[in-house]
Amino acid sequence: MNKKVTIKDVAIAAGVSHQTVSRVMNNRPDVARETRLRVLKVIEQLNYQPSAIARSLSRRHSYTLGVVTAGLKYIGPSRTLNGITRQAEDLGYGLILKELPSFHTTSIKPILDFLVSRQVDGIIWAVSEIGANRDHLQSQLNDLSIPMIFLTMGARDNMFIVAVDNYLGGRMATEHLLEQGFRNVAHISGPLEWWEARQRKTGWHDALIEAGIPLSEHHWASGDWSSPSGKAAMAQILDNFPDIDAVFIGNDQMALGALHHACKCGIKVPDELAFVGFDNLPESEFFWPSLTTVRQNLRQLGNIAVQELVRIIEVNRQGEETIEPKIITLQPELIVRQSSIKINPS
Amino acid sequence: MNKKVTIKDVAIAAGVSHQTVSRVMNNRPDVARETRLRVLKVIEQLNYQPSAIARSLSRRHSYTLGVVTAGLKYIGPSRTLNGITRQAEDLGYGLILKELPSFHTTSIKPILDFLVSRQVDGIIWAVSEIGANRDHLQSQLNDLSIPMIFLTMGARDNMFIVAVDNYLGGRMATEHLLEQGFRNVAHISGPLEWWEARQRKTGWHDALIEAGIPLSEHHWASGDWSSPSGKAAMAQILDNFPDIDAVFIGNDQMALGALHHACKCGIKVPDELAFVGFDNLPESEFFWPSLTTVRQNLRQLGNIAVQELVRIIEVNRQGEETIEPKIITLQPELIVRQSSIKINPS
DNA sequence: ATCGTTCCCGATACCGGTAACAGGAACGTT
DNA sequence: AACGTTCCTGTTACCGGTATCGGGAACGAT
Repeated sequence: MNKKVTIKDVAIAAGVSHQTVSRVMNNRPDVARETRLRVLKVIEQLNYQPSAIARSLSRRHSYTLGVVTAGLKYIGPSRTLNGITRQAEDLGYGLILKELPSFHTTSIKPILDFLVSRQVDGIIWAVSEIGANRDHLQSQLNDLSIPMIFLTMGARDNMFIVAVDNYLGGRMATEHLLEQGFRNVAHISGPLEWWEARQRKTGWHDALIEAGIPLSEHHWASGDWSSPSGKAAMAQILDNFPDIDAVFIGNDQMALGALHHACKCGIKVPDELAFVGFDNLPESEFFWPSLTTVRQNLRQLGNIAVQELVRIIEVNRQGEETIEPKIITLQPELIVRQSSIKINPS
Repeated sequence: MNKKVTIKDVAIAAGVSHQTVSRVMNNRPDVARETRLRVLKVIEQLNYQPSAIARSLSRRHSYTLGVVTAGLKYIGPSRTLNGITRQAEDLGYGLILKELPSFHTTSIKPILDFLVSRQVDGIIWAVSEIGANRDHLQSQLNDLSIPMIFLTMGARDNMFIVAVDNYLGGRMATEHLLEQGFRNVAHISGPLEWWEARQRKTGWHDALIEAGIPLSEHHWASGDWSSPSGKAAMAQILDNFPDIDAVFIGNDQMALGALHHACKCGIKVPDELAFVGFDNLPESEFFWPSLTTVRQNLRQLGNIAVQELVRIIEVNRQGEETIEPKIITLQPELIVRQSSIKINPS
């Protein structure tokens, strides 16, 4: 019963052609002041809202971005998405959201086709680099006519990338422990197919090597990011590495599991065993003891991705100049809390 | 350089009219077997992908849902969104995502206009009911020509609603504590402008009343869902309610803050003070002690919202029959862990 | 008076699909 | 032979906007 008001309805009601209404809607200068006012009044009265769909079809762009994410139930992806939605809103762009069924999904083409068929002006690939999930992508990439920007992955040619420096994060965490006087610093990593897990582990590794501290395979174990896996990894390391006095853990959730285990074993934290995590969960400040961790500003990551993508889109739209692919790296930040502060320096 | 392939390109290449191509794309029966195969081959060769935009314009629907959310950085909204994306994917619907700048946003109209102008077939309002943010909505609702479904709010006429029974959750938590032999059960609520906070508190209240336990204003305090606020509320209650032996807390984050405080005060959990939280954060199993909590299946909430909405859409599309607005209520689930198990029953 | 500008505005074609109609070919029926 | 069906296909008109072109009116300049 409530038919949508179209541009023609407005045109008729205002006694002008629909083209003139279009001109008014787009703030074109070539409309007489009086006519413009009349049309605006009718638009107001009829509560006319132009169809973005029709516009997208007719213009060559839709002012919409495609966002591909995965694992939304985890804090990282949803924080990133939060940053993306905010910035897109600010810049006047809409978002079409796709969530991959799993982190390892390799059937990328249907997703890209879906987004392209909806005329998105650009795509943000907000899925971490895991295993070979980037290779499948790159092969599809060539015949993509719209810009695409990638989050959280290592450097690669001809790609726009925005990522937090996870390697640096790993170094910061480890160096902090060394500065506190701990020597036997173990590591619990995430799954090593994850780029982030590898980076953090390498940061830990290099920091120790530079400090001249010998390392062995017994000094680390890997988990799957979850608390139970952190607990298991902690148990394993305690068995193999009796001299351990500190541990840098790939994320806060695993750190929590590890803390839990230490607590159960009656190990005093941080006196006997110091902890540093990664991610800065809102909860980690209230772990017992409160957890030192590395904060990555994922909202900012999302913000910057949108800013860059929109910049590329709008430059492309202007003229012939193209923007060179580049990598933007964000710095993480160490947040020192009780779990890593040596109370009685030896 | 890489012009999109259109239906006409396919038509010319296959030597048929574009209408025939359209028929093939839509699996219409009235195409000769041989012609169909020829067209399909050309489609394959040219990698033709129909424009969803043009389709939406021409058909009356877009196979796209609008999702309005808020507070994506929190676990609840992102879990819900997770359920929504999954189910939408399964049913072949796309999603346009809008995040409100704050939970209290009252300027609803631009959001609705935005979604309607993009021809969404329906809208999921995945924002909790807070303060008066529903009233503003309802006034806009009348002249909305597409179906809309609401999450997490109290019963109201003429609205499709899907919500977890938060009142029941509050009762379950409290009754569990009573069964364990605790009598002096306090409560820390979320902000009472939140429907969920009120429901949980009322559940607590009613369970105690029914058990014949007297209540006073000193037996509860409210926080803002955050851990620091939980800590502060815990301190306040401990001051005012010395006999306290258990506490039901409106969410796990506040429970963590409260636990932290209790731990600091040297209070033994659960012997001297038992805890029950709400939400079942993945971390809560690894709190110290592990936290008894009420689980709400928010992914399922999202799933059901999409299922219902799509059902409404497709029935509307069929014919004249309309679906009566209704409320779907999901049951929460109590997860018992150590923080509420009385070790030495008195 | 003629011409060139500038200012407005409308007619028309188009974006890339779908819907509705019409019509030709092949076939069976009377 | 004439007719009705069925099957298949193309033509045309939309969906709701924008881009392009062209032209009338008003004005100043020559």
